[in-house]
Amino acid sequence: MKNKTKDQSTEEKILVAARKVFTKKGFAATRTRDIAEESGINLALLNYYFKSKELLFEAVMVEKIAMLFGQLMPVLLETDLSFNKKVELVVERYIDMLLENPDLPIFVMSELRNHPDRFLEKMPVDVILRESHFIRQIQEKHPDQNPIHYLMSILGMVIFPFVMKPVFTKIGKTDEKGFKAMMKERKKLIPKWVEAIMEI
Amino acid sequence: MKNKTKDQSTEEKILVAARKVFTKKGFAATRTRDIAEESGINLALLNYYFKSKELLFEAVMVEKIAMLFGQLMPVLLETDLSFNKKVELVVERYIDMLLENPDLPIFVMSELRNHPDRFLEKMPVDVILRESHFIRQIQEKHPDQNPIHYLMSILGMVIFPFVMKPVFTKIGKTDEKGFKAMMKERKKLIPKWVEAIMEI
DNA sequence: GTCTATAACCTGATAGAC
DNA sequence: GTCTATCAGGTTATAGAC
Repeated sequence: MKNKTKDQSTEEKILVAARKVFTKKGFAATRTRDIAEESGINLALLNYYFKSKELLFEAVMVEKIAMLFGQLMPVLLETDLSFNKKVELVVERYIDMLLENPDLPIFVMSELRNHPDRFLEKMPVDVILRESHFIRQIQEKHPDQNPIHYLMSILGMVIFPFVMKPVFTKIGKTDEKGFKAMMKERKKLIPKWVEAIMEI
Repeated sequence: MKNKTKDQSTEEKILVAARKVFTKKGFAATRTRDIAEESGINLALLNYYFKSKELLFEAVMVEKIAMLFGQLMPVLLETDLSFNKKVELVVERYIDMLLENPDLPIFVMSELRNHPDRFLEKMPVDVILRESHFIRQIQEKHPDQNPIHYLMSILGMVIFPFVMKPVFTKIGKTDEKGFKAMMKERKKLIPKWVEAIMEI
């Protein structure tokens, strides 16, 4: 774990720190000094390597968006799996990924608000909606219903607990370990629920 | 009640503008000058009436948190309604409220991240979990399951689309009117789905 | 590539006239 | 209560030495 910082190039050190600080505080509340301090490098080097705070942020943001859709896309595009199996896979992978990056959703969504158009083209929403086999499978079962309804519900059940996490953990009701255990339970529960929903 | 803009006191004008700007940009990205401009008042008056940016923000934040729970609490505490009826009511009211305040959830949740402890006590999460009749009704049906699972899923299905709204609307796939229509459909769909989920 | 020093600008807040 | 002018402090970014 120590090598993780020792052997890194300066550029990587800055990126590691920028990921951490930007994700935690958001773009506007982050000072370049915070990132320099966090990474142990000199403030001037940040501009030397990334030109500006904006560009450094953009680099982090692109990564985070890729994480947000990286787990989703392959499964949704897959054509050789049953609908239920895909739901299982999406839920399982997404929860695992979010347990490692709990503040990813709230970070990406709240930054999107302040940089309205800059990052939307990085999101393969069109592809999901128009080309995904997953959406087609939904349409087969519910031809007269907007398929987005089902996708929204699945993602909502998976992602929303992470958005609410600060409320539940800080309030002292559920601790970090309890939250993790709960999300592992949801890996089994959500696919069952989705199956039931699809049969209505 | 007074005329919406003409008869407002200066204090009210500032509050109206502060709600709008803070909600749209978040605390850190908001400049007191933005609020002064938006409300048409002089910058110095902001400090005259609210002492500081922090205190003005706090006033707005308290209001927004109250909105977020105001629709929820009465229904969850109610003891004379069936579980299914309560779900109907919560979904209906919450969607209506969020259609009027689409960026409320992402605002409150993302600001909570930057002001971790200051506002958590304003949220009646304990009351919901420990005293609500709604949670008890869930426990009756699923005594061996954490009742939060079901609450999370209901709220996730309702709230998550609003969190994702910028993605779907800006991408040109769904416009404002289409989104609104979809959320009205969900008022009928979600209660049916929850009913099915509860029977597993 | 890395550092120090500083420029250039912005932001919250207040003093003081009216 | 409201305005203008301005201060004090903080922020990004860069120039220039090493």
